[in-house]
Amino acid sequence: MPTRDTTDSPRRRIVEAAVELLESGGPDAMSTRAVAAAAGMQPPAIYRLFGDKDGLLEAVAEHGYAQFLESKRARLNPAPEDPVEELRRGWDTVVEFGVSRPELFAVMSRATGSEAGAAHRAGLEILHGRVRRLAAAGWLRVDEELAAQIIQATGLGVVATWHATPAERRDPALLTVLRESMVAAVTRAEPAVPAAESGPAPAARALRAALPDDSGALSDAEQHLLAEWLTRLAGSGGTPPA
Amino acid sequence: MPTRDTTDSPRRRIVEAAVELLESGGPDAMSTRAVAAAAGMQPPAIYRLFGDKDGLLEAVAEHGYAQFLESKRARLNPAPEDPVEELRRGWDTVVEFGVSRPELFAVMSRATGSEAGAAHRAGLEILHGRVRRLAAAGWLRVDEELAAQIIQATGLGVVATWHATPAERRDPALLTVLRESMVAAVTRAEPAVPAAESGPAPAARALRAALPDDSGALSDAEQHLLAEWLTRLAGSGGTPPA
DNA sequence: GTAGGCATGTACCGATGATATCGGCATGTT
DNA sequence: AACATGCCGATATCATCGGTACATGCCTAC
Repeated sequence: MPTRDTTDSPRRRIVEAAVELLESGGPDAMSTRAVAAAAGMQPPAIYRLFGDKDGLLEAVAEHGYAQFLESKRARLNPAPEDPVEELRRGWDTVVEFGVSRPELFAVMSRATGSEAGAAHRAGLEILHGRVRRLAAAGWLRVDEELAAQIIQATGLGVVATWHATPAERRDPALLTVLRESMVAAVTRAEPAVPAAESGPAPAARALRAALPDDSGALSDAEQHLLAEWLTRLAGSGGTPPA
Repeated sequence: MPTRDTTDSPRRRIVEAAVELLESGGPDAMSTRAVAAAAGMQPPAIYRLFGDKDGLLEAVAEHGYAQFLESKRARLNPAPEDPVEELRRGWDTVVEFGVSRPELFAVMSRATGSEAGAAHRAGLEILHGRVRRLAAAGWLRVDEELAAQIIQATGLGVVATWHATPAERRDPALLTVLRESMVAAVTRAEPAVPAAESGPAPAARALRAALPDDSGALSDAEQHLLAEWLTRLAGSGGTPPA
């Protein structure tokens, strides 16, 4: 086994030193030399291991996601009762993480846009997973993708605003207000699909029932075929997911 | 008159060159030397005029606020009818500015937190002014300060999320949904989202989420086409009219 | 005419991100 | 057992960055 995270692999040492410097002295303090020195290595080691400073930042972000997932698991351990409450808890966890660890959160958020960013991929993955579960239970009032973006936007915004506000004017109510606002924007008052059942069958029944005579989105032929499929799905009996 | 903005004062030349470089090549392209060269001056001139690179950034932010106010005045010229609509328009203007000029917006947002930042002060000033007018008309459902922070958070969040989303997944509905959500959180009007959404859209979303990879009831091709239709149906609802 | 600011221009400093190059050490082969 | 190979660490170095000291010049004041 060549390079594995055996608690003191060079990679891990460097990343942890980088996080330490980042959170103690801001982004400027996380220079390649300082990181290398703090990890007891030479500057080129960083480039050999991470290729680039952006590579280091990505590794730092990934480390942050790992720590976040750990804290989340510890906090959400009791049980995710209903999906909406799970959404609240998840959002709170993210925001709390962003509030308590500003620099790391900033790095994690920055790695997003342009290219790959395996770390941020993982973050979005869990978010979309949560949204998907919400959708499966019939709670979503908007598209899945849009719901995920709403959650992301409110979280990002509240954290950024929190840190941009001069400490003495910070109001914890901001967090709860925006959370509830986000829940209201994403979820419906009641699930569109009965909670008791799961799988495609009940959703298919609900959709078939809700299908108007002429939805603008589909042609007559499409609509007809869709209705037929829905009938098949509705009768096929739900395959409950794991 | 010592140093006034006489359309080609050194200050203005430098700031405009800085903005140009910032928006064309990202923050890294805005080096002191590049700015000085682009403005036809020597590097030390920047430090004489702005004292610091942060000084330059602040001046850039102030320039951005000036341009923003200009565009705002042009856009809000018709008339601010009622305060809530004024809030919508103002928020839209900010978000539109942030969407269309990412780098400049980032610089303007960054200058916030810690110390003075005359530029950002001005920005907060107009925001608080709008909120105050809202409060005076009796529309606020929360504290003025909290309202301002809600507005700020939603705006910041939506802009950040917009730019963090891979272009092809961007959904303009995000802007309107979050705007209405913010209006609902800030004002005591009726639930600004028109109606508890009904019809096929939510059911379609639920079904799409619940659709297994391989339901025995449909063939692969059918399943694929069904997913496409469901996406169309899922997106057909929810966007409030302009 | 001369002396004193004051802005400009040159040269420079330390630090940064990034790389080339060298030496050692383990490994794997013959 | 001797040799070759490839990987890991260390030193030295490069170009550029933000920032500054110093000298030069010009205009003004006496």
